[in-house]
Amino acid sequence: MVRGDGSDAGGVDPQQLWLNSDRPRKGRKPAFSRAAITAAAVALADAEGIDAVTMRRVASQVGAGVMSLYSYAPDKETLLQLMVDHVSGELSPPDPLTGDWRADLKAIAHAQRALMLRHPWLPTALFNRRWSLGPNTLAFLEHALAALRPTALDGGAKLEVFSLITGFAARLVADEIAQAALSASPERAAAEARYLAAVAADGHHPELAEALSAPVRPLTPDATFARLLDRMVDGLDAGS
Amino acid sequence: MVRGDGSDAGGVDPQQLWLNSDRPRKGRKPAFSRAAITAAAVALADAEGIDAVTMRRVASQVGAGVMSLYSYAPDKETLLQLMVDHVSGELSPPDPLTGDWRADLKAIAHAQRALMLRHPWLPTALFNRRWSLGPNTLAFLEHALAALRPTALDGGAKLEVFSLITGFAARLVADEIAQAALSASPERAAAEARYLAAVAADGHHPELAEALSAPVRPLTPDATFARLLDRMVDGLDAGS
DNA sequence: ACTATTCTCGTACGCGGTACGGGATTAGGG
DNA sequence: CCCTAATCCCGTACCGCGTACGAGAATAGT
Repeated sequence: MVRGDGSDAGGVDPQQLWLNSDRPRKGRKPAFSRAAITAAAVALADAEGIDAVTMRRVASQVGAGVMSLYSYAPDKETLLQLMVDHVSGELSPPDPLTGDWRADLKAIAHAQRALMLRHPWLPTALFNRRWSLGPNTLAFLEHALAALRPTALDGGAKLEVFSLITGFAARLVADEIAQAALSASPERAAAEARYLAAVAADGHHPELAEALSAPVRPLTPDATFARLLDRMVDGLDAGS
Repeated sequence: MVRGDGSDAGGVDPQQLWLNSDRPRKGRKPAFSRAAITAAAVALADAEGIDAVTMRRVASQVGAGVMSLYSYAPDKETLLQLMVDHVSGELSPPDPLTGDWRADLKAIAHAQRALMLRHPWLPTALFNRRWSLGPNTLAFLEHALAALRPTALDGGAKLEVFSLITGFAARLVADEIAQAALSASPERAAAEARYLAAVAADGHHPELAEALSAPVRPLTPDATFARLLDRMVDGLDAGS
């Protein structure tokens, strides 16, 4: 299991994983397909959350035996990587570039946000595992690099900016989803509010008390995202 | 299990979790302590990665029976939240504020980065679960809010900035750790390089090819972090 | 001493990923 | 046209996980 903290050394050879589409000449014909299995896993994650994606449930969803999945992906971690690349296909074709790299970068971030809202498990999945750079991910990365062409950034810096934007979108969407989940459960929201009120009243957290005493702003998540994204991209602009 | 994508509605009442330190008057004396159990879990995660933190291994580490842990934390998810708050205690006392909120914010981010490098499982843990705002986390949040006092930001915006900075640090450190893990395994690094070279040579990814053709920059992760942090904080400055 | 309360922890259950290996299906070579 | 090698299908089984249950031990108030 890959743990995202880099403490693993395992993994699958990317070439083996992404560049091997030539059919073997002998042997039984496959009854399923990698794409169908991946799509089933994505549908399951969308409908019931990422924890619902178990080898058994995916298999039953596609009508296969559990162990048959291992003919298409060497392990579950790989299946998760396939899922990420699969949904990244929804980012193609991207909006055409305008030549204004700030605007283009913001459009990229908004597209990523929309994707993550459609697939709420995506922010977590992106953060946990090492990027696997499948074909769809690579196509979007290529697009992002093209958007950054007008800048004076070198190759490495462009990659960093892309990682930063993706991470930014993932974080904001994760907050957004958590907030929505809290709002959907009045009981939990009330418990949280009670706790924070108790902390604010203990006298040791004056700044927090003040921050919480302000009226709740009526801002939509969209507006918050757009505002912070503007600040962030403007900041990237300030330098080289 | 909390999944970070907000699809859970469960969880523990924060007041119950953090504000209940009064001892019961009757009954057997506890043989262990929440702090000792949490510390053992942290040590395990530091040494062998977050996946090594299982109830059985933590219990054997503290010399307890497995089920005894459940007298101190209602479930594993809660134990992970305790771990996060535990290591956040290392952020206290923070550097005194200078009054220059940009510099103070950067110092906060650097402290968080150092903490995450000491506990490589922390970025993932922070991203996955909903913030639990234990006492140590709250103390640092209070500090961050104080740092932002010179700004004109309202309470909600200050909280957003803190979340953003924390997320930024987590993302950068996660990349940093992944990069280090890759470098530590020449075999995997070579496989990755071969794959990217093959992609760059296919003619469909000219921007990527160019980005990769540039010489590897000799920048340290520290410099990269500092540079991007500067850009980011400057960007926050640009607005209100 | 009795009793209520609290803590300890052995046992057990259900579920997870996946190693193993035998049977089924296919394509090429004689 | 069979034979052989390759490939895929998948039932069974193993081990490890989180944790529900409940019996026994320790403690404090009566």
